[in-house]
Amino acid sequence: MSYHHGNLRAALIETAAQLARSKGADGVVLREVARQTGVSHNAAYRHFADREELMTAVADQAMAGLAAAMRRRMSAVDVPDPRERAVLLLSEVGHAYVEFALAEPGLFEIAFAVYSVDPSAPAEIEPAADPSSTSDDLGPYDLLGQVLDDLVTVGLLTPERRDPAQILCWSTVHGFSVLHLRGPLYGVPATEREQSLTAMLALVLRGLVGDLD
Amino acid sequence: MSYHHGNLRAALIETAAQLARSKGADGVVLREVARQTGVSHNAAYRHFADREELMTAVADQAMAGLAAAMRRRMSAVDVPDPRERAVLLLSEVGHAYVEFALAEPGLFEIAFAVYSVDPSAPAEIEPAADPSSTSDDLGPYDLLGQVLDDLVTVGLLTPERRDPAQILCWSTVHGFSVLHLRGPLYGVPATEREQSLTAMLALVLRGLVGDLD
DNA sequence: GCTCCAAGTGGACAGTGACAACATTTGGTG
DNA sequence: CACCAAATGTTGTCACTGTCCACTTGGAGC
Repeated sequence: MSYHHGNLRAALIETAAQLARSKGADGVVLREVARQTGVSHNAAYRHFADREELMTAVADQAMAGLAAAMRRRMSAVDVPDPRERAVLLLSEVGHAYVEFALAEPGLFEIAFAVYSVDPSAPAEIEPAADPSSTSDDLGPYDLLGQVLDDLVTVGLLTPERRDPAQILCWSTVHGFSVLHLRGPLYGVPATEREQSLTAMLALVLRGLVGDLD
Repeated sequence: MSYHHGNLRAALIETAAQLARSKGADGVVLREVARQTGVSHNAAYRHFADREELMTAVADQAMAGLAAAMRRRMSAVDVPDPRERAVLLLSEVGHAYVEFALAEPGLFEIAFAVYSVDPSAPAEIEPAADPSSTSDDLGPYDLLGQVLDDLVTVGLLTPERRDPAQILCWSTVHGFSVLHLRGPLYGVPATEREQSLTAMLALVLRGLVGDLD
């Protein structure tokens, strides 16, 4: 383990992620990443075409982390009644999303900083349709989709409202996160923020399934 | 007008804004701004402490532009019935917000890129309480607040739901914009996006005022 | 007419992403 | 077991950036 690192690339991604957590997306500097990995600058160019490609790798990992956080809170839901369960799951998904975003602002930022850096390259999102795992490595969007499907199955959500609901839910929690992270709602204390979120999600639910059913 | 420019600062802000429109926030490079303004690099340091301060100035202008776009569409609403009018205003505000964000991605980005660049400096938002103008130079947030107040006055929105409604509305349109600008919804064509937005806002409205009243 | 000071200039420095040429290791083949 | 080619890291370099410094310019007020 002298000249050849063994598993650079993975080590670089890890260092970059750590740097992102502490200094934000702009703090991920190629030379600093190499430095902290104990390797000379330019070493990264053997594993990534350019900085952008490193960022994309970190973004993938961050997105997986977000999905994992959501799955964690979803699996903690233990309610027998299907309808009550579906509603609770939606709330948990939303809370998990915002919680992750505010707990890991750097990773959250990178996770979404990848798309459309240039007006070219639409950067397709692939559902990672690996048949090896049953329901792991599903993206955050897919997890939300599952919950909404449950709501439809259970009869609380009209089928024609399902797709708009998905856009609404995602936009809501994402916007809420961004506005608190890098927007005018920046300094809002955690307790107040939590109340806002709960109240907001209640309104969303009301829009989806109508008044308390 | 040879050595002394006359009104640099304003000229610099204008050039920076133009650069932001064409190349995004990261494209606003101090030296390039100076170059395009026909002035030597470093000239900007007589008017701005650092790059950050220039960006803030551009951000203020961008925020004003966003508010102006919203006001423009609001004033185009010409409906006598107060309730119908209030509902329509809310929809127009939302559409204007998203429309501006997607038409001027660079300015929109800068407008929100100012907050919390460092973990310090909470960057208070000031309502610009200049008593000179009646309702101009109100921020986007205040305009939304007015519309929601109208909804309460008209009896469509419960007073205790007003504040959560404001958070919800803002988060919704902001998240929608960001997800389409720099998120997984990037490549979505305009017509489809417009449909999504309309459907989403309908759900929001349903959450706020209940079923069609 | 002279002086002073704000406004603009030119040079320098450290830090960055990217490229090219060179060095070292490793694994596969004879 | 020897050897070589490809993979992996390194050193050197370039253009560019933000920011600091000392210097110059020119107009406003005495």
